[in-house]
Amino acid sequence: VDDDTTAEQAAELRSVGRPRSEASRQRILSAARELLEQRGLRAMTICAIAERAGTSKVTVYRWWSHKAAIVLEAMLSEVSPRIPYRRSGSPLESLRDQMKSFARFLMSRNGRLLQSVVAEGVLDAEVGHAYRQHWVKPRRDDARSLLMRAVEAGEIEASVDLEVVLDALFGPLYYRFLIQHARLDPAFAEANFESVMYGVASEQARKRLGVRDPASGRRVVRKRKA
Amino acid sequence: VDDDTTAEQAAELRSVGRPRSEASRQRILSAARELLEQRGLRAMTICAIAERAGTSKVTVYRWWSHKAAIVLEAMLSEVSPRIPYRRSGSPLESLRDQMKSFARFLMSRNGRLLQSVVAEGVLDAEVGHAYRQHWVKPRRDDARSLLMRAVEAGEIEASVDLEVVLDALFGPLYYRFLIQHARLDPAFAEANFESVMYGVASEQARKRLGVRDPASGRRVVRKRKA
Amino acid sequence: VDDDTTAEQAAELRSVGRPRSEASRQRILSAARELLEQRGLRAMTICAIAERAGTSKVTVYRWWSHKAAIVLEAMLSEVSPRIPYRRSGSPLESLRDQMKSFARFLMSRNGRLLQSVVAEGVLDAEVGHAYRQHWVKPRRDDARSLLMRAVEAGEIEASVDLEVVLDALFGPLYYRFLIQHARLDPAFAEANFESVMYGVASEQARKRLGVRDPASGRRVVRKRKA
Amino acid sequence: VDDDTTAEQAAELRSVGRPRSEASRQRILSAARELLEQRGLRAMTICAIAERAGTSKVTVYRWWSHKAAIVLEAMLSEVSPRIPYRRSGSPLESLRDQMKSFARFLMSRNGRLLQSVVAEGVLDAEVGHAYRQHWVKPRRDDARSLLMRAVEAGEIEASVDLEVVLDALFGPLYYRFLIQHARLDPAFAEANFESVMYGVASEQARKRLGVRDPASGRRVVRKRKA
DNA sequence: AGGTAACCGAGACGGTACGTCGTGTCTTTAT
DNA sequence: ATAAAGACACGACGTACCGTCTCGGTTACCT
Repeated sequence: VDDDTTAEQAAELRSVGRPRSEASRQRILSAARELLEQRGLRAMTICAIAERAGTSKVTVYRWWSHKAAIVLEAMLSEVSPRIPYRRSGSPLESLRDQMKSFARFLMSRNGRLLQSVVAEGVLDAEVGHAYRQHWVKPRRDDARSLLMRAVEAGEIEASVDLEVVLDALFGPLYYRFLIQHARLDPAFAEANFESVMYGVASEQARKRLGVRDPASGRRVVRKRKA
Repeated sequence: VDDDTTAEQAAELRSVGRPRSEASRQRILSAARELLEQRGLRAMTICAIAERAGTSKVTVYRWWSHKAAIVLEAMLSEVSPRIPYRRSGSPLESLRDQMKSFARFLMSRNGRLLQSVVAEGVLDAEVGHAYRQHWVKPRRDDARSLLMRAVEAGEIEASVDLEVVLDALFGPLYYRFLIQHARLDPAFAEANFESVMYGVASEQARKRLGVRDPASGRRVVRKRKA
Repeated sequence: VDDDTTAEQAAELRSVGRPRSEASRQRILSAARELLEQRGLRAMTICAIAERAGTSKVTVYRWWSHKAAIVLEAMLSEVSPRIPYRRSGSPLESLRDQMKSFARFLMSRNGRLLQSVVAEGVLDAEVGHAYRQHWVKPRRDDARSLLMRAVEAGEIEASVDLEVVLDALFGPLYYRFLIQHARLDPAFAEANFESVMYGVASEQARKRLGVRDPASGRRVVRKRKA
Repeated sequence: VDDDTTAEQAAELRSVGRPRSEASRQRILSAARELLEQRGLRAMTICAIAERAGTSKVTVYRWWSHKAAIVLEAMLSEVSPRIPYRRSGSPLESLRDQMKSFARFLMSRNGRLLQSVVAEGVLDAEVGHAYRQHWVKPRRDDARSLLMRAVEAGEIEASVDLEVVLDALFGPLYYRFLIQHARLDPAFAEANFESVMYGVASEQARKRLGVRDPASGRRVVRKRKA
């Protein structure tokens, strides 16, 4: 949540005095995770976290100003900052993999953490800024760089507005994730990826990806004109 | 928020005794709206609402069980149940209009109400169910029926999975709306609509809509094969 | 603790809204008394009082701003505001009785309450003012009016500074009560009363009282000159 | 506050390791004094003392177990252990001087320290014992030895209970000091002294002292019988 | 015209969680 | 060994809001 500068300064200053207990920090994060999973954000009170972690409330407040900050860190510390996906193959193949991996993450127990953070972020601007910075942006940056490599490789035309593509890729996943009107799974992520690619990727690339025509469901050997 | 049955029963029971004060109801809804707009959801406590409305807390509780129920009703009572859009022209033109209109709504002061409701809905299943029922579903139903008319008109192939299309249409809007990583406006709604249509609508329909090729930005006179 | 004016106003205003629970008030005062007696002022926390009384902390705070205010009221409500003493006989006999009665009170379980209030009063001016007003002053007023009746009766010369006499009467009792360097009992109260009277009362009055000469211990048949 | 044994042991142990910082000790005592005078006992927390003294809390705890112990030492270290008074002249003249001097002390800025100690002593038996030992007793011992010399000199009859006299001398001063219902000053101390002496001292001694009859205010050339 | 039943405002009540403060202990580096 | 810095567990503080409750009073329908 803090700037990196602050973190470094803290590390420097921390040489004097009793050092921060890493054990406490871990126990707090675990306790927060457990409470959230088992009993929801409502039950995840600072009191309860401290009690379960066997620490004092003050220790919690010393290191996190917001409840959401704890959840954010709990999420990020476990989900290594980058969601893993195969980078082998073409950039677009990697991208498809990222999308599926992302959907899988949203479905995981850590997804529930994210849900809470987003909800909190709507209410509190600072929290919102924090997770956009530490969660949303890295994901988009990953995807954007893949798209740019695809542009370089001629698989996507240079004139395409990549931001719109990114929204088209992520948006429907977040939509189902937050509104919960329909099931979110890797299959949906793939379907969405393909339908986006159908409009954006070159025919060659689509063939290589095996992208189906959203209408016919046929593999894109399809001759549109004919 | 409640079932219709309850409402009817209430109407029946309400025949005897002092009738509910419509004035109070309106003042409560207004107070909730004002507090939310001016000072955020955090400040929109039942206490504060009752105080500002000049009613007692009990009067609030008598008619709404959840804080979010008030907000939902405040939103729905002002926004006429259906967001208006031109229905003249082809179904897809109407759909484009709906999308832009929808984006405009999300940007409006009532959008902020929706934001709060969604946030609350993430934390509370009952609230979630309520706004999916009273807000999300009607919107999707509207759009779906337009899509089906387009299918009948041969503008979209029958085999297309309309649910995926609906998610592709709404998802990116909700995404920007909730995550707030980028500006949401009617222009974006239109861009997204076009990029979805590019993959889904028949060439003829695209031409009629004046849908640009997402890549070239050229109007879709575009010769795919060439 | 408050002015009488406020109390009357409150009684008037209290007509609207749910009336204060007298039961809670009594349970709080009892709880405070019990805690103080059993475990001392240190353990008499607002938390503990509320818990033992089966009320909420807020209810405590609603009616008493200071911890000492509770103790003061607990003390005053039980010890009827005036310490009883025989008023029969001469004013000075009554005064002697008052002194003994006062010492007996200081030794009682309510004396312990007073001790706490005084201690608190040293730290907090408002508390100090409260118990001077509601406890110290009434006692002195009682004693003063007796002394004045004695003056009228010619048992004390009119030129005597009654305030100094009052301090001489009460001072040593408070001294032992607060400093606890020696045992405080009615016998000491009587001894002190007599030694004060020896200097102040007329020979006749001393005889009537049976006041001993502080030196010889003989009854005051004693001929000073001889 | 501690026994002398401990002090000696400490002196012995102190031969090894870094010696105790006398500077820290003084700064702590000063800080305590300042806080108490400037912002009251409530603000005189161990935290605040350590901060103002520029020491760590541990250093404070190492040398004083109670907060009141600091105050006691602060008081005693400044007020030379014995309150000075003229010893020239007769024992009773010295005693009168001691009383006035004592009142002057209670009025001084160190008096405020004593007030806090006494208040604390009411709540905490150990503190009470400490100041009785180190403050109250020495004062009383001083006064008692003067009284005994007066007895030897025939100025007070041997049968008089000196403890009662001591309480009559000190009691009213402490009374005004702690209850603060009236102004405490050397004049009051003198008035009280005289009224006590009137009952206790021989006529000759009273004449020498110039003790006024409490009633008439006349110097004690006064003929009682007449 | 009264009865009656549900309404309304005010505000006290028992709870739960909040975030802060002070206490006394512990753990580090430095002297 | 002592010192400064400061983290730590503990527990009380006083406040905020929750949802419920009891008051005195107010409609407006229904005998």
